[in-house]
Amino acid sequence: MITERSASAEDYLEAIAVLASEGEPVKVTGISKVLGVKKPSVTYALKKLSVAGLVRHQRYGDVELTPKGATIAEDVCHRHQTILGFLVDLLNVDPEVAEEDACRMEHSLSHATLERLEKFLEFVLTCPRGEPEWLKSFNYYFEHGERDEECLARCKRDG
Amino acid sequence: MITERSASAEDYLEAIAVLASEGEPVKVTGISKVLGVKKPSVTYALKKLSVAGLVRHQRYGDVELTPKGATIAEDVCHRHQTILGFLVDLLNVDPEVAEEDACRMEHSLSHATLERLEKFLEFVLTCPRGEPEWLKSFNYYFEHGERDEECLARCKRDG
DNA sequence: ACAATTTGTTAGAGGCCTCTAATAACACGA
DNA sequence: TCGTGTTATTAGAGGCCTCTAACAAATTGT
Repeated sequence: MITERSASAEDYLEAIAVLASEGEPVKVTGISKVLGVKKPSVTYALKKLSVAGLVRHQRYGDVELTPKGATIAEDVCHRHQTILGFLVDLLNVDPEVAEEDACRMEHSLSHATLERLEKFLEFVLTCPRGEPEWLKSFNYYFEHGERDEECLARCKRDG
Repeated sequence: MITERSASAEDYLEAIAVLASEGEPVKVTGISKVLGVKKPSVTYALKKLSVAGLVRHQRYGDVELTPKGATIAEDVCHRHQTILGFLVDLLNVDPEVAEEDACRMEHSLSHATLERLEKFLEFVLTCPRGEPEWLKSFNYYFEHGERDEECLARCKRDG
């Protein structure tokens, strides 16, 4: 794992970052709860992350990210947020489902794709005049299986 | 693995489906090549899939999907294609990168999200008058970091 | 029909990650 | 400071998946 970034390792780093951002010292129990794994699993993971230089942790001590670990954690969080945003704000997926999906997908997105996705989100959602009309039309389309009037009108005009 | 659908299991089923669709009998070597794993790994996987009732295979014989296995394979292929379409046709990600990403993401998408994604793709790409203008504008935005004239004009009109 | 090649299998090891059970260190109130 | 409860660690096992090495079956060409 020296430089390897397994899904599991990324999960731990992300969890530690999230916990750290809450101000309190990060402890094994906290990580265990966030990730839904037993404490010995956390200990095991911390040892590996520690050897890999991504985390600072000694017996019975608090957990800290090294700069290197923090960089990776940020990256993972960023992926997570981007995907979540896409799912919730654009696809209108149920937030709980989206959260779960984001947790899994955050590990399987190339840099290139992430960049594109991010820009896409930005492009759509920061339209100078607010959320574009066609996004509402999409939701109508999803619900009803056909386009609404607005959409058809736009198509005729712009197509 | 009785009913478990690990990423690995899905990969094998998908590979078998793809190979089967080429007409030739599916053999261990073929699967091995497609997935980039050694042959003993394939044998091991086939045994498990066989026990799970997803594949029919006996010593030194050809490989076939059971109806149950075929259903899962189709599902996985469908995910793959949907994600690939999204990445290539909408985000305009490089096809090779998109292919790799699709291979990884196909295992981590909930049904609900897949459905939404699929509809979204359909909504955008089957616009009655062809590919919407704003898709071109997105690519411009990605390249140049700002919106083109067309886009701004549309925003003013529709926003 | 048989040697050579290809193809597939077994055996065994190893990495990753998780778990339970048992133990050890710590922290705090009486 | 001692006992109790909490928190963390070790030890050991097990599942998943891959690999290499060695062997066995099947296929092919002569």
